[in-house]
Amino acid sequence: MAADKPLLLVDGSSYLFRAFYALPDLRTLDGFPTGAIRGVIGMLRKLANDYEGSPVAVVFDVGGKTFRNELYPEYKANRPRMADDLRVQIEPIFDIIEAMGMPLLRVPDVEADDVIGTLAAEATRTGRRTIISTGDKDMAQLVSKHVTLVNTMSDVALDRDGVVEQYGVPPELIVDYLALMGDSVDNIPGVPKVGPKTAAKWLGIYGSLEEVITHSDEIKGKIGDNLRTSVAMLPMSRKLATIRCDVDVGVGIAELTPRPPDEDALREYYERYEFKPWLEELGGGMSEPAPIQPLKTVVVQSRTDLDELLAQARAATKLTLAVETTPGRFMDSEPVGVALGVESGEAAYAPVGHDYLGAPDQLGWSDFLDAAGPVLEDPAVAKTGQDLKHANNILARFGVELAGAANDTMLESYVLDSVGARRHALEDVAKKYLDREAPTFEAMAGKGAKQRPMNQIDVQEAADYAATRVDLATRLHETLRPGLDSTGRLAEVYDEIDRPLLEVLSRMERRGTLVDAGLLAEQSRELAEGMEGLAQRAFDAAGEAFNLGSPKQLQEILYDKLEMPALRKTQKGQRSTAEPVLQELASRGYELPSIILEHRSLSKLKSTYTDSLPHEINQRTGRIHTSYNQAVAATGRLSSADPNLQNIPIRTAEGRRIRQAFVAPPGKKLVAADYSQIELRIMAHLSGDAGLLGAFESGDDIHRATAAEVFGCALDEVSDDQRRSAKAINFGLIYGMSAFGLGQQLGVTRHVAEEYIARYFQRYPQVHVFMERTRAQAGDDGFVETHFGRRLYLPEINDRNRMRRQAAERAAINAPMQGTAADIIKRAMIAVDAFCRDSDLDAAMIMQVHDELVLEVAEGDVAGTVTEVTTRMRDAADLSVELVVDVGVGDNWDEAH
DNA sequence: CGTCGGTCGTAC
DNA sequence: GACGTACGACCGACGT
Repeated sequence: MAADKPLLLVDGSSYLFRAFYALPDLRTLDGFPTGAIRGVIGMLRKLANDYEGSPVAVVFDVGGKTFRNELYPEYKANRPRMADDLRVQIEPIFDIIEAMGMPLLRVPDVEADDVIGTLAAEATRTGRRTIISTGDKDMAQLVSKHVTLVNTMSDVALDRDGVVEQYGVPPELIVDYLALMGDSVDNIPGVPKVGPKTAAKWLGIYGSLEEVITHSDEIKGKIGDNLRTSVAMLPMSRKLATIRCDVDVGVGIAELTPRPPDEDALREYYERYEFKPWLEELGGGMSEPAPIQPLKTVVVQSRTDLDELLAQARAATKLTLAVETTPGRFMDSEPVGVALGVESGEAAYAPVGHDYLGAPDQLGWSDFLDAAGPVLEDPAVAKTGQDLKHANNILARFGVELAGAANDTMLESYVLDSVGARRHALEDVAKKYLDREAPTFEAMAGKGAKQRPMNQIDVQEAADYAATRVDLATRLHETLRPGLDSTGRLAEVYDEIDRPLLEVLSRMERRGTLVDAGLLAEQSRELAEGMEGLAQRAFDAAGEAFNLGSPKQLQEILYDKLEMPALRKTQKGQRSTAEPVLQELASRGYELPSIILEHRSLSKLKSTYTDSLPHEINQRTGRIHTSYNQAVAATGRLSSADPNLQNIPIRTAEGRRIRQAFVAPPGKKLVAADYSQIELRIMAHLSGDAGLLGAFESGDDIHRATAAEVFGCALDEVSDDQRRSAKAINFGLIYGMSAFGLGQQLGVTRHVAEEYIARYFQRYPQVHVFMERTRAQAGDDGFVETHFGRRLYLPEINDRNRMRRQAAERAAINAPMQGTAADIIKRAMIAVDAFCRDSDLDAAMIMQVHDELVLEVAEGDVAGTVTEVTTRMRDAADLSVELVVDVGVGDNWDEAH
């Protein structure tokens, strides 16, 4: 081996962590994490190329006790355990390095740093240059005429001058510099408040650590005191920071010649971890799943053909299906065809309602149901499909309810990773997990005004579209279900919460809610009248007429024409006219802002609720049928749309009138049951804080109890203002709010808000511990979990952009509480639904609003239902704090509160 | 005339 | 900048 080639030493351990946290959360299609593998191997490929022919060692820590632990038992004692997603990538990295032919060095009981130091020293003795590839600043102490550092990730090289430039001290003073600063990650004590700048300054003045210690009396201020109290520890810290160059590494440089790569092994690894570009370099693409078998599509036009297909499904005990309909809401749309599949690679389409000139013969819908109904209702035949709730909603309108294990690929994708796919439509999920483009309805039928309804689409074209989508659903289930089974408790979340909930929601949606359209119309008239008067007053105050609903025009009136102070900017730099801003302007004595606020509030009620809700009433049923989306909210909550029944006003008296229009039919009552303070109770449970748990046990008003603690007074001495503050703190904590945000909310300075928060955490210390633990856990694992094991992944939790990172941290803190509450009420809904169906009482759930269930109950059955619903909601979770359920009964939703 | 981003406001 | 999760109305710019 030519001695003119430098020795290349790679600090593998330092790159392992950096690659894991710096790179996006890469995964194979079946969910195995590969970010760290790609980062480390990518870097090694580059190094192998740059230093071809050099002797090389890729060095990793093995773990175990080293001489540093003997010197200082606390050394590295603070290290959090390694994230699972990182740990599983280590063996593959070693395997690939072996296959690349690069010498891999792992010396028991010796840290990678010392192995590298020792080998570098050997090279220097024999007159050979050394390149150390590392991301760790500690290595700077090894730099010399013969030794250079390279950071392969950032592409920065450091020679002696580079070290001086970067750290302000030469290599021989790096250990002194590190000793002064200490290292919180390795738990090496330093001088408190001394960072890189101060350490370099002192060493510049006095020349060495020893001299700094000698002259410690000369350094003034708090920092000088810190230095003097730390003096005793500094020699040891220096020893801990010193890399040893004389350990036994078991090999010499002569043995560090790279071997030729094992291309077959590499090909296998690159394929397994889906590193396509590297695989192509080896002269071969991904072997699977490149050749997509053409799908065998059959158009089923006869009863005989359909029966044959159904027999296959019975034999295989499984069936994938999609129901195609005319456009519109699920309560109105008409079935046009059904795609059916049993095994992947084959799918059929049974047209039942294509209606265009020259359409082929088709089975009728009732013929289809006669034949397929028994299989669809057979619990022994498992059903797979994308959005089975929709399929069930259509079928159930015609008396057929799906039975059998429901493998809903939309929900499987959602439970597996609620935020990983862009959304959970088939297109998104197929792209993410199968790398396939699903055919879209728009691509087939056009969009906008030119769009043709499904029943106008050519049968063959529709068959290709629908059958392909069914086939993708079959394949998706085959990929997603093993993912659920192998990831934490996700299979349980799916099987015991979201899957059974699907049919509960389907029943609620189809039953719908009775709304008094006449009452809403009356309210619309009143609102219109009020708005007219306010508009007149606004135009008088402004001196001209303008569109009150246009923020842009309002800005010009307020800030240009009337020259009011612009108190806040919107995200895009516009002068904000949002509610708190107008509120503040109003309090400063301006007339127009308060008129605008009043007008806006009426206009909101009218346009969003009283005008629009009557249009949502279904002509056939006379009721409103919302859709609960089970796969949109990142935390596991449901959402409601078309119309949204989860944001009906309640806070103001005017708004509450809208709830009076949600009524029980004659002979029935509405029963509204809601969890009291469920998220705070979950916070008490998850944190285990004795004070907070005690506050709930005592049954006192929780905000009042918090106020008494934070403001140090008796319960009955708490002022309204103090209670309001405590309530804001309680909610702020759930949302991960900052002192700034709390101050804003309460109209106090950030300083005062900080004081409140500090006192809160003093009184409820375990809450603080819980928050910090959650943050740290999220950083390590990249996800947080609810009490029941539902996961929320947080890809930006270690983002270099502070704003993004902090937003992810707030979501991390909120998700376990919001998500656990969502899990609990979902479990309660399954239990309450079972009661409604099993008992003889006439009761049915009709709405869910996050912590509230609304039921429609026959008057005579109210008492029995209330007892049963309360019990089932309370018992939906077994926490260390009691779940309290408040129940109201009335002829309308407002009364029921 | 339709789409889409921005802003605002409602709920928990 | 700064409080988490949703849905939807309206405006106005922009493209067809």
